Amino acid sequence: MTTGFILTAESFDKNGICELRFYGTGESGPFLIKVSPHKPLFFIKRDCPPEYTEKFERKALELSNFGGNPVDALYFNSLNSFFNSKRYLKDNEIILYESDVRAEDRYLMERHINGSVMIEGEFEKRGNLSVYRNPLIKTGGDYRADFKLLSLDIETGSDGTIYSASFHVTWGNNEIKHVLMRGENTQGEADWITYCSDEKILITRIIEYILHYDPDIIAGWHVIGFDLKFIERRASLFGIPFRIGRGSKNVRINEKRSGIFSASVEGRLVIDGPQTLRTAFYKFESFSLENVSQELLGKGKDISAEKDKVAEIERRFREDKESLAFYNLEDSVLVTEIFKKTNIIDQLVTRSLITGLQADKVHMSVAAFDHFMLPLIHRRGYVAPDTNDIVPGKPAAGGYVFTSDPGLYPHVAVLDFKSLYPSIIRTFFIDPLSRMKSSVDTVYTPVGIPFSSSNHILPEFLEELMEKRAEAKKNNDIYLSQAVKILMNSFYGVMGTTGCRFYNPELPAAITGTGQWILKTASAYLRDLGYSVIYGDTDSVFVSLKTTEYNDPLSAGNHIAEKVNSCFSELLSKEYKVQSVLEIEFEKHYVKFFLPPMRYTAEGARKRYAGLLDNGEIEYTGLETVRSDWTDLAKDFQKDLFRRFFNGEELIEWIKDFVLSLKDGKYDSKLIYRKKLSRRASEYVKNRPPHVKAALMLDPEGKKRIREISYIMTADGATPVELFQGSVDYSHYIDKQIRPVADGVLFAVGEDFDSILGGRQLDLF
DNA sequence: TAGCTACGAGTCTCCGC
DNA sequence: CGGAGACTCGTAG
Repeated sequence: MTTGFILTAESFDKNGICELRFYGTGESGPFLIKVSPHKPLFFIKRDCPPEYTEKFERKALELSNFGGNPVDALYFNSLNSFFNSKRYLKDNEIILYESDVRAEDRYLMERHINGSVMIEGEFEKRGNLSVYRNPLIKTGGDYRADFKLLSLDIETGSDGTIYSASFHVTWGNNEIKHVLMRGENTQGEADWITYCSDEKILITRIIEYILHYDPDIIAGWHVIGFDLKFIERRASLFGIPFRIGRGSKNVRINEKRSGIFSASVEGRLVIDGPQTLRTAFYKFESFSLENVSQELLGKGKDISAEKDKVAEIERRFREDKESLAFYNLEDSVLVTEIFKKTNIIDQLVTRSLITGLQADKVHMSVAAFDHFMLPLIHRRGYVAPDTNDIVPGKPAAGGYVFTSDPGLYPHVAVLDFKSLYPSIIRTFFIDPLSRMKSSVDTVYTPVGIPFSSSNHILPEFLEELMEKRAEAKKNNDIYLSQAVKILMNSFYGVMGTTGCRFYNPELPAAITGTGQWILKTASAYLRDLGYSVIYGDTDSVFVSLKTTEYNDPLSAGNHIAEKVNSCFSELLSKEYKVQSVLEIEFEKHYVKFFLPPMRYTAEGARKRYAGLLDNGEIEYTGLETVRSDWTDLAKDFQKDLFRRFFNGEELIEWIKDFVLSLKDGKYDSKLIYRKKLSRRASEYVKNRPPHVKAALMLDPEGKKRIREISYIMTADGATPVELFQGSVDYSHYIDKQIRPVADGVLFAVGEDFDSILGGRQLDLF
């Protein structure tokens, strides 16, 4: 018996028989679990005749579809006959159930295996690999393996060939650094470099070395979309099979969406740095390796300027291969260090253990929902539809956002409902099953949608998760706590997307409708208590404290939270016959709170505010300062402006001086706009915003995939920084970056930007 | 190999004058 | 030339 962690899962036909393969690594090193023969299945209504002659076994089960019609399961010997039958039946307009659940996923979910496994059975050694055939397997609990990580990076020439490849392999306390370099050794005896006389040999060695190191995880920066894809293309040119997995299959690379790649390598996870950091909610100004290294590690690369990079690599390849090798290796090492620093692998493993999905898929919310819900809903006698058969319904409303008069408020307490949507789901028993069974032990949500208080699955799963999260917080396990939070918050979303087989717009409508009711009820209650509620968004209320409470805002905030909590307990038990698990919490206290007006009306804006904390720090929400598409000029101006404003300092003269300095060129380094392009520049057909115009100056055809553009406003309009020659359009910056930010605050002191600058802006020029 | 809605702001384009 | 509305991006939650 041994315990391990599953890295990859797949299914395929071998000699006409379906086989499942699970690769992983654990206590006894890497393993492969083969399950064969396996019978893939889907469900079909009992009254559908067996019209098709493909071989299958039909079994009547105690199961029905969501409409209550009994269903039979059809079992197939091979994936081939499974898919042929599926196609045939669908062509004949027969409705299938769960025919889009992958065999290997179903196998794991039905056994409640989440990431880790306990394996019992005979095995054969194939090199390093223990191969089990049809072992007994069950959940491995929270077992986490130690992984061998190989960080890979290649350098390529402008002729489209590979110059070198670097490996940084780490496991336990061990590490190996190695570079494969094309060409002859002319520089002495660096033992970490292996020279390969031509590209074909280089590629062969790359593959040999990966197989030799036998990593569990292959990592890199754009490692799939660039490195692996590049090697694959060159390998196929030389007729070398690109086989770096633990089995005999070639690497498969898919571009899921433009720029988003996935790679399947048998038995190894391929983890791309930027892609994974993004899905783990890391934010960087740029996701370049240089920038992320600088921000996380405080160090960058040997050749950092993008412009010189190509030429410098060419030069080193010609003249100084050892320094090219050094540069190449550095990138691999940086990636390993970034992975270690962020603990990103740990986070993925934690999310894998929570969701049951393989570590490279943990961000897929719909799949995570399927993984826990399908087996449990089967146990309650139901099978779920195919995702393709879902028909869209009325879109549900979202959160409630309210605001009041713009301006400056002293002593504001911020209160938040903790995990509002999950607690609503628990309080009112909201899930697909309880909606179907709503005639049994009915409870009504405040928006009138009924659910069953005795037939449900999601509420108790959420209860478990919330307990797990509390436990994780107690143990300072931030990754577990975060993983649970992410999962809990995804449930509301998946029930509202037609990409999910459990889609039912009544469910999100009940959740958000109840959320809106809760927020409105809470504000009304607080107003009855004599408080004024200035602002609120979805799950929060901003309460203006009473003057008597100014000396102890903390107690006041906690007191308010208690009052609201007991208010809901009583109200929900009396009016709705449910036990409230809602919990509002005193979150923080702003000494000063500023609500800006909307640009063209006197109304307070939503989702935009600034607040001064006890410790003197100012928090900005939604304002220009936190937006990546405003210039540093505007952001720095706004931060100084608010600091002065909150501290009661002089504003008018300071602003005038600021504008003069701007025109004097004092802030010329802060004038760059940065914006993403969601498409190729030529694909903006309806209109042409400035950032697209700038992109077209770099690429007049607009055919290139420019994902982000930096530009400066000049006499010629938006000009890419690459083409910038001087001639800044200062009046643009005064008008469009300084004025709106200034006016956002100045109205509160009865002034406006144009008048303090002496009439119309343009008169100054 | 598909989580959600609400919101603000700037700019462009179109339309009527 | 000004206003309305569409388009686009980035953000809050």
